[in-house]
Amino acid sequence: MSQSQILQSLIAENLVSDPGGARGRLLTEAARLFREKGYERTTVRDLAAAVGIQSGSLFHHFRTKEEILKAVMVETIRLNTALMQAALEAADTNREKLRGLVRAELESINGQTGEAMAVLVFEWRSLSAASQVEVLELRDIYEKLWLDVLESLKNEGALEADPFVVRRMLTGALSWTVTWYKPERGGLTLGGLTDQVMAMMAL
Amino acid sequence: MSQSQILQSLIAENLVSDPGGARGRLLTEAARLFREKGYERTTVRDLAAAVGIQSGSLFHHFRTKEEILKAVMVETIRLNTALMQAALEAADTNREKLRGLVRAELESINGQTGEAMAVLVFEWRSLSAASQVEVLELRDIYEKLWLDVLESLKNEGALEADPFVVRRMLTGALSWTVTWYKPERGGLTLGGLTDQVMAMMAL
Amino acid sequence: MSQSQILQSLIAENLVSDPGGARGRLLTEAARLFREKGYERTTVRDLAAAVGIQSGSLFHHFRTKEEILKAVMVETIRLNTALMQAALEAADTNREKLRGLVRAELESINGQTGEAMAVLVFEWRSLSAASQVEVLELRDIYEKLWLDVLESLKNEGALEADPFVVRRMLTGALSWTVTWYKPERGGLTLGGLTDQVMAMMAL
Amino acid sequence: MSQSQILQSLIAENLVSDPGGARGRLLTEAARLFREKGYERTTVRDLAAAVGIQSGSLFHHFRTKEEILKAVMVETIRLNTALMQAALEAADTNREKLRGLVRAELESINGQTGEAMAVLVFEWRSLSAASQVEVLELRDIYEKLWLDVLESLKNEGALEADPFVVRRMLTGALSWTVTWYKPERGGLTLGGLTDQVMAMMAL
DNA sequence: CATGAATGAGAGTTCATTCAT
DNA sequence: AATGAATGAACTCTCATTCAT
Repeated sequence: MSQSQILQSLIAENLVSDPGGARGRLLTEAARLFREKGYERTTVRDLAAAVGIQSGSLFHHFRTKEEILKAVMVETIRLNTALMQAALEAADTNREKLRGLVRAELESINGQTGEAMAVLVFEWRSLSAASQVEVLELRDIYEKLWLDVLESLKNEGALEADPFVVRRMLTGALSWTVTWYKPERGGLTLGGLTDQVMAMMAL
Repeated sequence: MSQSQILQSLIAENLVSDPGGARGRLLTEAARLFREKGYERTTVRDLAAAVGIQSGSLFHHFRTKEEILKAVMVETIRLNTALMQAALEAADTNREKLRGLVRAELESINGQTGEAMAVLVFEWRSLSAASQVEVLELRDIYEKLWLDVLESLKNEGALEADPFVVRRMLTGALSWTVTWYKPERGGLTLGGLTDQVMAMMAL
Repeated sequence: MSQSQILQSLIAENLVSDPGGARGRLLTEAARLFREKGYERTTVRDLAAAVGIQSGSLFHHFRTKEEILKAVMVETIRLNTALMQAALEAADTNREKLRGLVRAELESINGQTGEAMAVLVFEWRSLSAASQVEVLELRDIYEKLWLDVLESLKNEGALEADPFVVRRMLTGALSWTVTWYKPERGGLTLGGLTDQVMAMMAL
Repeated sequence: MSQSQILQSLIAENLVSDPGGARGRLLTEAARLFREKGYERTTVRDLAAAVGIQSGSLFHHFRTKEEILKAVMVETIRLNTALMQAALEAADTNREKLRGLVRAELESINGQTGEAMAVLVFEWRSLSAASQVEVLELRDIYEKLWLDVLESLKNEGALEADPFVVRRMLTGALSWTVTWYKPERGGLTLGGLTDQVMAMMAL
């Protein structure tokens, strides 16, 4: 399944909003603004202006500004879980599975549709405690995909370090790329970046 | 030189503030609050209360709130540059030098005095463009220490990936530890964590 | 004529809305909400929800929120004028007529259908000046019923104080019962309450 | 003790604010506005403008708008309790004591300084449940003064009705005067009004 | 130096009202 | 009639900053 096919089926199941609809457009713009300026520095007037409505109209769709942040995170994690699963299915060996996950996460963070993943990582603190609990349940599923592959690699002897620690390090390393990786400058493609990550781990 | 000797000499040179003095106490508390709640969510009243003065009095020491953030960052980077240099001097091989840098940076981020390093990394966006330029000059010196070691390792054949990319990945991975590493829980010490990082890189 | 017969004939004359119809149901709910939370604190969404429609649909029945308040007041005063007239007709002496008015007004204010009377008294300030003029004309008729009886009592020597002042005092005293009189608690019935009022006036 | 002496001693004890000070001026203006337009219709900008400051500055003195309402009520009830006590002390017989209370409450409600008493009565619903509990404790003391006198009159045989009910009726009747009594129009003075109330009760 | 009252711009949110469907 | 998305003005409240004392 292609990336857009995955998106279509999630939309059909009402798990993520159609990016063409009013709600979806808002969440896309919100993700962009939250990543660009941070959640705190983004005002509801910014959000409204980005989709061409008045600030009061926002509250027709979301009860609070924080609910928008939560929606961005929930939909992002749903989409990315599906993307990671697709990446896993497309690979045969555990090494290839890890490469697939790294590549997919790099695409999520740096791709044109994927600013939301950076929001999930870097705006976590702005989410209320109550919402964090909700989103954490979804994150656990997502993280499990990674841990299974890393544990298999460890069992194969291809990985020496602790899978849990490795995943945390990769989370930091991969999401941090959003602050410095610019595909247009220099010749480093996302594929090349993926190779670098694997090489760094001697895999 | 011990960590505290390094601090003393930097204080003597007026490069960092004495943590016992008024300015130093404020910067310490500011670093703690900025890391805990984020720069935006920390009010100048919070800052003032943390050192037992009124908010208006803050402005006798710093012209703006942002100047406090900048001062935290500048002093942090000065201190950490010195700490990294000391780590390098204490090591013989390049592999040991890298281990020393990793260990020192983990200590900076997770140690009791080191919350400021996390601020440097995660509150960068809150710094004005003008201040970013200033701080970047200091960061370049700091980063050069890492790149030199990584390049030597690459030349030795111990490292396959690009030193520049590896450093960026390490920045993300190591600073991200602040969000999950808790020394008290579980047996993982900072030394153990350093070992894990080296093992992950097969070094 | 019974209370419900009076209501029926007013409905037939189009002077008050049928409580079973759409308009009547809305006015009943509006009266309840206005009394419970006050006019200002009651939103048009509250009003709409109370009758099971959307807020936008309200404006097919009333042009403004204030028009709803005015309608509540106008219909209330029409109904209560008729109720007072019936009370007067059922009594022989002036003393009995006064008791009948007191009893009827207490029922209006505290009875199950009568929350609107409290709205008339306590939300007066929320009515626009223009509407106040309109409603005042109806109130004058209503008040005249009271003043006639009180003046007769004065002429009989049963009342020492000024009828106008007495009526104002009674307005305050009787409508204030809505804030404290609870028929279920304690043994005080509306009849008993009426007796207390008459006793207080040594009548 | 004169009315102003009572006020002075309450100010000295920090039980009510000095009407000349910043806080006292605000509370005076707040009482006036709350009575005139109602609590809901009075904006914090109205309040600020009335004392010549910006709306933001209000929050230096009070944390919320509701806290202003509560302060108005608390100080009012403290002042009025003292005024009623003085009225009681100045009278010999129970009949004179009741007259004194009626006169004092009428003065409170209609006098130039006394708009706050009307606020206490008519804006009660706008007070949060938590604040209501606090203020109610003070009100109980106040009401006890009335009940003691009314019970004595009942025991003397001068009053037939139930003291509790009579007090509630008087609360409504006396506070309602704020809506219609205008000392300048017509010859009815506060003393005359007091006489009317006593006459109405055949006392 | 420190205070604390004051500022004023702007924040998130509410809500009566409109209007295309 | 009814819907529900949208409006836009107004709301309470926040907060970095100023300044007379």
